[in-house]
Amino acid sequence: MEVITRFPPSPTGYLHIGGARTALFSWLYARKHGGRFVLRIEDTDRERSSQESVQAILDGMGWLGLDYDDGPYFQTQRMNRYREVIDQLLHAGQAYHCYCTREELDVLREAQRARGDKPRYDGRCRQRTQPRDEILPVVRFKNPRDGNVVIDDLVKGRIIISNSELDDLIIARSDGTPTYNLTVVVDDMDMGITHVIRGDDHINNTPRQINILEALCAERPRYAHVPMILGADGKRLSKRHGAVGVMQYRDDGYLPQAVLNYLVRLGWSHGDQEIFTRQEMFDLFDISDVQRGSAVFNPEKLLWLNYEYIKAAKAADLRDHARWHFENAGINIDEQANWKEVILVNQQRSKTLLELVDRSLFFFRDIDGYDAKSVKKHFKGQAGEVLVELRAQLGPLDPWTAENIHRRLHQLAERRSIGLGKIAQPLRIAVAGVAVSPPIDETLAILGKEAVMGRIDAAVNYINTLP
RNA sequence: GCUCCCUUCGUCUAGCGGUUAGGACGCCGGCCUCUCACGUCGGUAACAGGGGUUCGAGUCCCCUAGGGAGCGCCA
Repeated sequence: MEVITRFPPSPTGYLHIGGARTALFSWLYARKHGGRFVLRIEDTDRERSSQESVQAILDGMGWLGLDYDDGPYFQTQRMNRYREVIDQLLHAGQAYHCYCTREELDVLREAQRARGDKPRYDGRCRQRTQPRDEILPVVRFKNPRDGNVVIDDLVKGRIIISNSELDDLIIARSDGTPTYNLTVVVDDMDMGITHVIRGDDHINNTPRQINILEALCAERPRYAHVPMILGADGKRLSKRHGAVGVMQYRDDGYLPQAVLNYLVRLGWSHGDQEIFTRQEMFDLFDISDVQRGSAVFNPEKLLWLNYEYIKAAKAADLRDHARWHFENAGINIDEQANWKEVILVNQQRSKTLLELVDRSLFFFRDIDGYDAKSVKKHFKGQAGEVLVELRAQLGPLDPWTAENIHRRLHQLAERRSIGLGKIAQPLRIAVAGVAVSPPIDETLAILGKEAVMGRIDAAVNYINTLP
């Protein structure tokens, strides 16, 4: 049997970290089993759905590389089909019109709550034979009154819910449009979904959906309810916990593979392994190994993973991922002759692409001033003299290599009987503008002699203006 | 309130009846050092509580507590 999984977001916002994880699990499960992954847009809530959100979700999935084999389907385009199924249930006597008003239902619910009961519809319209004038009816599914629904959930294990806990849910609104629990069932059935992998907030819906499925004589899929992702405060992850939109991580300089890796390890593990290639995810992931309890989202670990991926990346890949970040900083990375050296020397010290760009900037363009604190600390004492002498030493240097530069720096330190820091730091500020850069010899080598000479001159001039 | 789900270091987790309860992130400290980093060595820290079952329980069962979700003409 071919495995078919699906991801059914409703387009009411961007792709959320939590949604991305269930999408990832569904996608992995399909890929692992050589099956298909279906994307279905649940846009029946016209009020809150938008085309921008559809695009945002597509963008998020695209960035993460979660490719789908089928779809995207749109529920709004399947209205006739839902109508057909509703009519079928009606004709078979498995659904009925309900003329209760919202007010009546409110009263019922209130009374039930007051009694300490779970609010649920009492089925009073099941027997009704005459329509009520002036009232457009909804359609309710005739849920079985006795027995249990048994779910053998792939992550939670066996779950048993008594039908007496359920009620006759609305499957069509008074305007005729279908509701969620109906559309999901029809879609999953029509699309041949074999494995429903979704958040465990849907567990309560599952028995209802199974009952509808059975009324339709459809085969039921396997279910896997994965736990929610929580914020640091233990509450369901939401906007107030910070960045929860997948694309925000792209903007913040994260690599998609790092985000994917973080997400797959959240609630799932394979022994002590932390880093998983895409192929390893396919090979090793198993939905039944997913943790039963919810997991807290930990941005620090994601950052660490991002760093690991940046360190291990090929320079050219880093350049491609960072290209638009460089553009945002006003740099066209493709025009930089020394782009590769710059990336190589900075990638091991950058936790994000943003940091990589930031650390690379002074290699690609002139510095626009000196960091005040650094100046105060290092542009003092003999700094000016040292730079002048250094310039004289480096001027004739040939070839201009890190090794040669290194040698000259040490010779100078020895001659003046000062620590290397007394030379490296002023020099670093002279060429980088700040007291932070890769090793000074490599920095100079990559920068090139001409730029270094110019920046030392500028620094010397600047120091001379100091009081 | 009712129903369902969940519970190992701060966090992600390993563990599938016998372990000094392991790894990772973070944090702290040593080493390295021209800055920032890297690296490396070490440290900190957990079986929610209580009953059973068993020679033996983090592992199996029950109860309690705590947390989460659902109870819409939202999805």
